[in-house]
This record gives sequence, structure tokens and C-alpha cells, in this order.
Amino acid sequence: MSEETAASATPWIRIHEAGTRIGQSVEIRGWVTHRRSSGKIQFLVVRDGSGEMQCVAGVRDLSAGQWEASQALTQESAVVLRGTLKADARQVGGVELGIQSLEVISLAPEYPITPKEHGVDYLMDHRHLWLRSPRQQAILRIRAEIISAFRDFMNGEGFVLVDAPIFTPSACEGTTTLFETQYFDDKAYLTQSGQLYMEAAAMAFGRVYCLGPAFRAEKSKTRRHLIEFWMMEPEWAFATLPDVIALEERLLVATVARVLERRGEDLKVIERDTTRLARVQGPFPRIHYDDAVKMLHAAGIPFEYGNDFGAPDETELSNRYDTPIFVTHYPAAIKAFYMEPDPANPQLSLSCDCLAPEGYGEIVGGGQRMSSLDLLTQRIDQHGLPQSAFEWYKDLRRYGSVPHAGFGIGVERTLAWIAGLDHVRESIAFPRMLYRLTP
RNA sequence: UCCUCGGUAGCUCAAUGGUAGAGCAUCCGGCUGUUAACCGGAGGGUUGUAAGUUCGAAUCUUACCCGAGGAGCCA
Repeated sequence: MSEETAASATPWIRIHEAGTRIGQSVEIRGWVTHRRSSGKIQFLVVRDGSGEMQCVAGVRDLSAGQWEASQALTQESAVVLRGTLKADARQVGGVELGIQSLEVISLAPEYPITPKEHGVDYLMDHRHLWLRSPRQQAILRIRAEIISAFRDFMNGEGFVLVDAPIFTPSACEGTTTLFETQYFDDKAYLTQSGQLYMEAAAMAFGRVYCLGPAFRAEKSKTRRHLIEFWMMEPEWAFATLPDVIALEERLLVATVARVLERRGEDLKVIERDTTRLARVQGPFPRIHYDDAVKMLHAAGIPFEYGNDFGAPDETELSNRYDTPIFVTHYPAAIKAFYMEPDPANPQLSLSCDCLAPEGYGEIVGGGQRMSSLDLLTQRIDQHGLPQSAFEWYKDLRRYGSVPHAGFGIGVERTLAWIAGLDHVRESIAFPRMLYRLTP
């Protein structure tokens, strides 16, 4: 039998399905993560992106050339292995490959990331390689699950995906710092939020959402901040503040449930305490800003009414509950210009932030949008923004203006909370942070 | 931008004014069931940069560079 025939007869499988193929001859294509040798027998731990499996070869199992090649294997060398799968209770996954043939695709030189410990700076400098570690893969798989859950949930609620532009002519909110870039002979800015565009789309489709990157040139340097982060922003015509809070609640419950259901193995890899996630069931507390301030005062925290909550304030509030909490009716002065005033107290706004448990802070921000053209025009002036930049946005109030509401939910912060991460830098493949643009 | 902490071998760290070390990684040798395998040996350094104090500086002083954690702001 020629080698080509043998190759075609041996199915290439992925490691995660090895357990269902005990006794079969298979081919594995992957990278060596560990090699242990005991003279005439050696153990290769190989990963292929779907899992890891120990593969074992004795000196008599391979040709002399293959045996020699196998002894020279280094961490992260790429190999194609063929052999027979056998049950072995000692192994993770209960399977082991008895190697009968080994082909070295590429021999790696000394690999920078060893199985030992490394510092954050070093790992971030090698982020392109760090992604190969089991923990990082688990986190990014959970990220992918969260994004799928977001999309499936919104689609199920009848929302239409409408993507927002990345290049924008001016600030969406005018408050935070923008990244400026050249747009032929003009200046353009990287988007901070797709919301204003979603408001336009909501007046077309009724219910819409976008999911994409946002860029904030803020010199923020904390575990909760990225310069480039991903956000989903639903916008819902004819909806009010309570409607959109209920929507957020259903979204979060559905997302956590789905991660628990489908990414249990990954949660185990990162050693997440899932009992806390299992308690994330609706309804979540709704706390009026006035009451939140009273709670802080009762806890002996000096806080001036009218201010926004700082990170320690948010932690104080959210630590009282197992679930995320909604804080509503923030003072209009500390919220964006487009927030609808509270009819019961015009100093307050129909706004809502959702604070994650365990001190993860704000993961969702949203509220009801202003529907009056006159008031909107006034607020744009009050915020020192140019009316001309918002003429198209004001058209939405000229032609069939309706109450509408929406929110933005941060993918990385939601993931950091669900996965129990210490820092959002692990929540995206290639984080963009203050002082870090590479790799 | 501000506050705090840090930078010593490829990596993680030790050495607190007196010859710069260990573990891992790498290379060589040994071992047929290892699990961050183990055992023996070897190579590996302008102590972030620059200046200063001192007989003598990784160690003390100053400036700068780089990073980490936090604040503000926000998802």
C-alpha cells in the first residue's frame, strides 16, 4: 500500500471527537505542547485547537527516522500523527493516541511561552502566541458564545441587524475624546457609538441593533477599560424606559444561561465559580438614583447628590445583590444630551445603567431618547455642540418622532464578568489599551 | 493627567553597600508509562538608561525611559 493510499484511508479528526472513536485509526494534526521522554518511550501532548490529547510512542512503534525526528520535537512544533485511539483513564478526556506514524510539519525553535509562570507585560508582548494557551482559548470561546447569544436573542426578539459606520463626521456624544483620522481632504473620527445611527434605523425598521467596535481616546488605565472595545446597541421605536430595562434583563439572563449550558468545559478551564452565575435569574433590582444615593449615605459613604457614581460606589451598590442591578433616573446633567427628561422631575433623566455583580461595574448603559425637536435643539446648544452636525439627527424628530429607547452593552465587560476575569485585557484577542498597540 | 508600585540570565524570581544566584527554558548524557516527569552535566549577565555619592553600587540620590495597579471618564 502506498503512503498516499494509507493517508486517504485514515480520517483526519479533531481531538474533541477522539473520545467517540476509541479503537479507530485516526490522523491528528496539531502542535506539540509538552514532550516527555523516558528513553525508549515518549509522550507528546498535542493540541489542535479543539482540545489536547496525550500521544504515546515507543521506540518500536516508529521507523528509525521518525523516532529520531520525534526526539527532536520542541514545544509548538507542528506535527501530523497517525495511530490508534485507546481508552486510558489516566488521561484528561480518557483517550490517548498510540502513535504509529509521525510527520514533522515544522520544527519550532525555543518557544517564548513556557508552561511556567509569566508576567503580564511579557504575556501581552507575546499576545499572538499567548492565544494558544488553554485559558486564553477558553475565554475567547466564551466570548464567541456571548456574541452568538446576543445576536440570537436580538434576532429572536424581532430586531434587525443594521451595522453602523466606523468613520463618523463628528462626535456621537461630544463628551469623550475621539480618534481623528484623515478622510481624503476632510477629517473623520472613529466611532464611539453607533447609537445615533441606530436611532435613524429604528425609525425605519422599528427594532434594530448593531454590534461592532467602538473607539475612545480616553486616557483610562484600569482593569475595566479598553481603547477599542465591542458593543451591541439595540434601539427600539415606541419603547419606553421600562420596556428597554426589561429587554436588557431578558438578554442578560439568556446570555448567562447559554454560556452555562454550552461553555461548561471552558468555564471549568478558567476555574469560574458557576454557582454565582446560576443565581443570575430575573427580575433584577431596579434602583432609583435617589434611592441609590440614600443607600450609599446609609453605608457611610460620602457622596454628593447629583454626581455620577465612581467605581467604589458602584461596587458598594452591586455587592448587595447576586444579580446585575439597574440604576435608573440619573441626573440629566451627568448624562448624554439626548436623554429624555423624567416627566416626574425634569432634573432627572429616563436613563438606566446596569451594574454587574462582583464589582465588575457598568456593563450596560441606556435609556429613553429625547423625542422633542425643540428640547433636543436646546440641549445641543447647552452641551456646546454644533447644530449643523446634528441636522440629520434632528430630522428623526421632524418626521414622525416617537418615543424610543435603547442601550449599549459592552462585550468585553460582560465577558469579564461572566468569565470572572481580573482584567478586560484577556477578553479580546488583541486588546488596544493605553500604552499598548502591539501586537 | 494624577497617585502608588515595579524594571537583575530567554522566563519567574533571590541577593539591602563588599566575588550577581536558583528554578524553569536551551544544549549534552541517562531512563519503556510519563502527567509542569525525573536524574547528572554544560552554556547563559553592561542588574531599564544617564549622571552622582562612595575605597567599593543590583542595593543610596537625581533625572529620564518602559510597564503594572488605581483615580477621573466611560461599555
